[in-house]
Amino acid sequence: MDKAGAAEPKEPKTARGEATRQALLGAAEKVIGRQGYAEASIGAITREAGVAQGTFYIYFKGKDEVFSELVGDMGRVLRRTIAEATAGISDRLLAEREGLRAFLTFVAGHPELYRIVQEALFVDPDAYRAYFSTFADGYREGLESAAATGEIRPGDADIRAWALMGIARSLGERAVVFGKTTPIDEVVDCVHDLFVHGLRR
Amino acid sequence: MDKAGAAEPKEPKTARGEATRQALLGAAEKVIGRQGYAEASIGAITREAGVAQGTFYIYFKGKDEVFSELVGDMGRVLRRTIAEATAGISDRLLAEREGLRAFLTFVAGHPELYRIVQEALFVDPDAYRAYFSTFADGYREGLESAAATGEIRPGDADIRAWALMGIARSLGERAVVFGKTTPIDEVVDCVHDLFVHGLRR
DNA sequence: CCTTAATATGAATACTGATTCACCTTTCAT
DNA sequence: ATGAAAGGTGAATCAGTATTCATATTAAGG
Repeated sequence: MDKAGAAEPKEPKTARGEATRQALLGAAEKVIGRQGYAEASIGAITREAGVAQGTFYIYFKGKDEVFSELVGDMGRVLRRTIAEATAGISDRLLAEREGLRAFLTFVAGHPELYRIVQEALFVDPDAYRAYFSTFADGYREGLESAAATGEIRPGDADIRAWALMGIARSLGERAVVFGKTTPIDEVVDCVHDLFVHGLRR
Repeated sequence: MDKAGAAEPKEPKTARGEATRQALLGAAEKVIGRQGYAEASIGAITREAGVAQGTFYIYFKGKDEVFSELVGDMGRVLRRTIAEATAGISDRLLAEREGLRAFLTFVAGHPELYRIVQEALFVDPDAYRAYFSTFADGYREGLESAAATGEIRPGDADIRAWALMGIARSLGERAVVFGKTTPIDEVVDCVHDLFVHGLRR
């Protein structure tokens, strides 16, 4: 039942192909992250990867497909990073704190991430929604169980999850897009204090 | 010292011209907000406005110029809206609360706003930075003076400003992009509790 | 009525860059 | 050694649309 003429881009069959595919993916991350989706030409990506333009279409159906894959990858990598950083921390508020630290550290090391995920809202809305929904779900579950054990005061877990996620995003952006170089530890401490005590004196 | 051939788009001289310009601006808001910058063709915008394509260039230098103007406008309108909603509230935490309510209400009524501002990061980064820097400055000043009077506990005002801004953004997005229809009052109350007490039981 | 500046029109132009394709090279199982 | 299969090439094609421009219409002041 394959469509007759349209050669579907295949998974690489050999290590050589896999390497090229990865080179392309890495180049796409760099170029799209730097110039944005619209400005990033296939030519620039293949040049960065050191292959010919046509090669791109051996591995990807088009520009939008690499982009989607990039968004998916970033979500997975980031989630793993945060999970590792918080593994084994049973105190919810401390886990939140270390999660934030891991997030900000990761973002500082991958500034392109931020742009690519942001741009997904326009290039691939479904990937964008999946990305944030997944994160929100994780946050919410953590908050729900912490509320169940009485570790934190009661309150709508979903709203709180989005609020906390918003804080992390915003502070990542503050650093990466607005170039504010407050040391991560200082940021984390300030936010942790906010999490724990709120603003009221 | 004018460039010889290039007819600079002029401010309208008559009420008729002003009306057309406004129609174009409104159409651009609608179309760009709906389809995104890249997909929004000048043709679609002029069709929506009920004028010919060429008319567009009487009032704007190009697609990017309307976009920038839109971002600037939205910032001004939103700032005025929030200022009006919080005017005369001296308690900082209550002002924060009403500001959030005004913001969420506004965003719910202007879903295109959200997309346009987001997309500015890619289409017109300077406008994007100006938009958020201005907001952050406002937040920060409020927090600083509240800290000075001892109304809130001490802490880095800039980091807190970005954190609060992030919460508002995120909850706006939760509603507009993710379609979560929790009543605004409920959201506001939940976040206010978070502001005041934090998460610790 | 005229005249003229301001507005409006929409077909023609110009450009950009994604995608295709006919052909070449490398790899490796037999 | 050899012939597919996998991988790679890059010039040519093609589509979409922003922008221009020669021309037409409108609206007031004189």
